[in-house]
Amino acid sequence: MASQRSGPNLSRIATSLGVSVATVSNALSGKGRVSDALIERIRSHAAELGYVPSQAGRALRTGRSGVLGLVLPDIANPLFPKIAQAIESAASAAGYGVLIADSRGDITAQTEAINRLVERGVDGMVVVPRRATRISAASCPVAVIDTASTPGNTVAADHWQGGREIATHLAGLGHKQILIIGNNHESNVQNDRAGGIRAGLAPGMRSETLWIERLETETGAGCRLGLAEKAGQGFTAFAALSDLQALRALTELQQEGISVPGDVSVTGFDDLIWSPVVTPSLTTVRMDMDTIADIAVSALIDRINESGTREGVLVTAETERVPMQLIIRHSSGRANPAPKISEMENM
Amino acid sequence: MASQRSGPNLSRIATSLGVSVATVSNALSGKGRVSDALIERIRSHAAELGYVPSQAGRALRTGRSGVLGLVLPDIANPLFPKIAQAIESAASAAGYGVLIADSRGDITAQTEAINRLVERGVDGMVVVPRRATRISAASCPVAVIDTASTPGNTVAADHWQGGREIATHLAGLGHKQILIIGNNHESNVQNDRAGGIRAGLAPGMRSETLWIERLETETGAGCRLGLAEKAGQGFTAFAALSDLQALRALTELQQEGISVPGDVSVTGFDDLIWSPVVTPSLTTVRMDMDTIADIAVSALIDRINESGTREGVLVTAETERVPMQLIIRHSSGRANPAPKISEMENM
DNA sequence: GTTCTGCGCTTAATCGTTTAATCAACTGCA
DNA sequence: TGCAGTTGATTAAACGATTAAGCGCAGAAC
Repeated sequence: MASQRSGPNLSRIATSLGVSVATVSNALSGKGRVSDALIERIRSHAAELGYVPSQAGRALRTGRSGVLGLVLPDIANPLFPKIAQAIESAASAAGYGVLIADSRGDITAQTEAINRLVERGVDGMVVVPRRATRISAASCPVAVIDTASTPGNTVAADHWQGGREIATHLAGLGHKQILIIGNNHESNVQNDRAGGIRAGLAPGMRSETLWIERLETETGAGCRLGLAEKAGQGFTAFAALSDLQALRALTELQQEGISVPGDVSVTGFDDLIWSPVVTPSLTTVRMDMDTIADIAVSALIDRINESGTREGVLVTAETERVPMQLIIRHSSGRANPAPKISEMENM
Repeated sequence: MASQRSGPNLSRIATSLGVSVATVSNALSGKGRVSDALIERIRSHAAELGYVPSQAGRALRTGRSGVLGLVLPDIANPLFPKIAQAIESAASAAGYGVLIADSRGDITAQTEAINRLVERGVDGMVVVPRRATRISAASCPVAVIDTASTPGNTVAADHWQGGREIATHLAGLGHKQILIIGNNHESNVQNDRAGGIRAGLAPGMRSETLWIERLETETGAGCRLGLAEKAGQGFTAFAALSDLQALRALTELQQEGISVPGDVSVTGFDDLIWSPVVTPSLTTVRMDMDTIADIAVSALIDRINESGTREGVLVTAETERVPMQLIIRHSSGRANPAPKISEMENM
């Protein structure tokens, strides 16, 4: 029943070469004292046999599983692929595997997901928390990726600065009235982005903020955002706090016959997969996920290596904010000095 | 250095209760012969201490890691979240963890990713192959999720039937000329979908197929698809083989002043996250990922349980094709009998 | 000549779990 | 009373790796 592991193990190599398992272990790990000649013999023989060390045996002995957990707020989030990809890549470069856990549902689900990972013996975990939740430290090192204003945050994109990039870009194009379009006003990330935009406005500019989720609880999911009316009121730029909302804004405006970027400009955040291929392609701001993942993973691994006691701790990193990069495409253009006449008539 | 596992283990429970570890193990697993009273005492004491079994110890002894691998062709694929979510959910319901591996890059990367998983000792793996690649069986059971026409496929959505759903829907709306818009003509999935559409056309209807990747190698990435011209030629429906291409088509048409669904209809595949929120919302066809994941995972686990020898095999399932569901939204409507005059003038 | 040191390898313990084998005590039955 | 069968527990041997400690033997130090 219980499966024999197919491959060779240390003792098989040892007996086949007439040495002890300890020597083989030392030769392969380079730790103890073994003569160079023997090291060479052992290594080549191991390679020949296609030896792969048993993670189970190693984990049992060392107390390290060589696996990191990744807890994601909502796997269905379109940003998730990039995060997972970056974390997996960083972890695997450091010799770690990545176990995923989906915390869809409420905060309880998030805690359960964390527990599942702990039970599986992960050495540490990266958590992208549900909006505005605080991670109560699990019994292993935890790195949090959210935004600077989240308590316990380890590293994240500088969402605030990203917002400023958008604001100065729009200011430079001559826009005076900006409509910020967000999804949920409880999201730390979205709040930071909105704050950055407001902080980056030049004198004489003003902004207003529209929270979609709030609107939808009144009007129903998938409702119109009423952007044409906003355009009629003089808003010439629509700065969405995520590309998903930017896409929603863009298509609604186009449907109502308002030209982008001719009449109004639309910008987003995150450079999601569709941003370059829609017409007009989206001006947006991109997080450097690879860098963020590298920082999070190496902070985690540092902590794992130094802490013998396996206590649960929120790890910290030197650089907490990674700059975002503005990507100018075709959905943003010069502010149209006079609102379209047809729009005025509609009012 | 080597960390003491924080929690209690079997022997701690055993000594604390004055029984042997074997008895504790039996009591918790319900396997050996232990008196009901003692079982109760042991279980409650274990719960009280917050005992969690060491996966490493168990894995070493049983030869099973309790972990499945998930290999994805391109994590950045927008469909990925749903797949990962469904697999994770199915696996975790069956008591398994999920280790991810990204095979971004070429087929070599895919093989490397598979090897990494094997080295980590996964009991089996789910592979969503890169387009048109064949999985050379790894040294553990493998379930393949792609499409029925892929050799070795275990289970997948019935892409062909999904295509027929689209075709009959469009036929019912009176469309006669359908432009099928795909990305890559080497993708088995896209070919099956396109085949289904063609097979579902009513007499008197005709279709043509546009492969974006082929067009882009000539004209450059992000180029216009020239859909307005196609509309001028009499195409009234644009059936994209994925929502990403549908979105691209939709926005290009809107930008050119062609009304959707007034002038032409647009449909997609996969019901990706933006489909319900763009304007007009996308008519599309949805895969039942939860069912697919359940089938794949349970086929995998069945094979793991029955095979003692841990050989690498492509597992098979009873139901190979899971029906797709047509979701009618607002991007598809009655065929416009007369093409728009302005369009005709443009020709 | 004796003690010390370093080298190269082996011995043996250990991580936590599972499970086959064993054993003592008790039951039922002739 | 003696024997077989059952019950409820223990003993002990794995699984595969790591690693501290030990051991014999050389050459150096005194």
